[in-house]
Amino acid sequence: MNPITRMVGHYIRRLHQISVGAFMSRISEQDIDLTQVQFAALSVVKEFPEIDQTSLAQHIACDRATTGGVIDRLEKKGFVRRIYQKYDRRRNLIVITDDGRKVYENAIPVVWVVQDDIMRGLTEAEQEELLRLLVKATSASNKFSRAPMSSAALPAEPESVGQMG
Amino acid sequence: MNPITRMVGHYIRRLHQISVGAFMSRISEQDIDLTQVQFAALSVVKEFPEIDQTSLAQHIACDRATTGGVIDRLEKKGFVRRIYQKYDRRRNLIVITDDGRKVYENAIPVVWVVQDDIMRGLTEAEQEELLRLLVKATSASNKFSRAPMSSAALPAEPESVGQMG
DNA sequence: TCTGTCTAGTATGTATACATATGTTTTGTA
DNA sequence: TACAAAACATATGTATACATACTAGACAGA
Repeated sequence: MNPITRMVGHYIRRLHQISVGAFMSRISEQDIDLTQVQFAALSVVKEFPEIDQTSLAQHIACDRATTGGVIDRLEKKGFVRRIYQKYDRRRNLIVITDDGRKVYENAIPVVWVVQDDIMRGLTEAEQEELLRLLVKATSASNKFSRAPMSSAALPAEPESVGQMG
Repeated sequence: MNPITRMVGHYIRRLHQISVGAFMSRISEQDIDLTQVQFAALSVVKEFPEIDQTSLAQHIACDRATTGGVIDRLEKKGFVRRIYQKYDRRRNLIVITDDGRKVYENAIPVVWVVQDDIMRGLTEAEQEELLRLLVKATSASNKFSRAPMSSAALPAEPESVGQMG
């Protein structure tokens, strides 16, 4: 047997591919033009109006360069707007548009279908356990990531995080 | 709390980032020039001499276009070679070079350090359980991925897969 | 005020990851 | 044998993801 079949990183990569694939598949079914990361960005922008790009980057756990690109694409689609400040001209503040709000609301149900797609092979107890272990592992290894999630964006009580519904 | 903190896809993406980051960090410490996917490709090429690109793609669970790029970079580094056939001119057969064999052997210990980096926040029992659930979930959801892993590349007995050592 | 430092955003380059399309070659079938 | 279908690799375009370097701006202390 090939050693890669014993590497946890290999299965993490696989599950990530599956997760992204399931999201694109389900979101396309609803004729929504959004990626997983764009949805995450939209949800943060909606929750924190006039957030700057660096803070947004920390919330969605991307670096600043990547986040800039994500915002570029969301702005081009008309889902967010950049507001250029006068008192601090380094900062762009990001706000969600009406179209952005609509597409976000439409996407929410899809997210929970995808959640089920990804973990459908597991029992309910296993699904909860997988999510718990993912949260625990990501919290513990956060420092290893080159774009660590900010503590503000981390769930206050990891052990309480679970599937919706 | 932001809804993304309840999305399993978000944590899968995070753990993938952490996994890739840990690999790059540990492999750089040893002055080895290899990515996680390149290591996986190398291990398959070593195990299956003269494999063609499409079969390799299935083993490492990438599509053909991505795999072509991975091989390009491995070939540029001198770790693999493409052999152009006469009896079937569509196919390139890939073989590992002596340099590739060396770098692969040197990288193996790193893999197990990374394994520990990724899951160090978990107890031993939790680590085994996470790996078991990852294998089970990926096996079940395989069809959702746009680059499904071939059944040949899947572990024969998923429940027996565990951490080395 | 001047200067060094820090911060925010962007530009560039590399590496997955995949859709789609293209071209070549092989194979299967009429 | 002729032609359709399938297979294989590649080309192009898009989207994360990050390192590195750069510009512009803010800010704190001399």
